[in-house]
Amino acid sequence: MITEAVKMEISTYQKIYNIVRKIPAGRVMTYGQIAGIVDRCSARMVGYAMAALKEGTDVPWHRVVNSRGMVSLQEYAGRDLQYELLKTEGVRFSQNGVIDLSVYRWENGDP
DNA sequence: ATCATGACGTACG
DNA sequence: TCGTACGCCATGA
Repeated sequence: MITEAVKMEISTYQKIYNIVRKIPAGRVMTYGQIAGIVDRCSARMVGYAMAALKEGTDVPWHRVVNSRGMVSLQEYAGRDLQYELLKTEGVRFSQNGVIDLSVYRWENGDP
């Protein structure tokens, strides 16, 4: 029988992915924000979960940015792609390459 | 088991 | 504003 215990056994990674999947196009969430929603999860775990994603994933990883509203770190494979995808979805960047979080931040991942 | 690393965040000087 | 230090804890050597 399907029990609630089954749902409780979803891994932290799956919880993170589940939240990210709910971010609509043209919106973003921060690592710390997701970490705050998922119990016993730190921002690093969110970043690590993103790094563990594969190509064929259905998780919109590009909608996750750091607390400054920028694409994370200096360079990593897919950084430019992240900019492209966000621009395609209508997210506007300032001249500094920063996203205005007060406009584009998505406040809820698991209503 | 320990050590180093990491798509991060906050605190502090 | 910027750099450094530390917390966080999964993952791999």
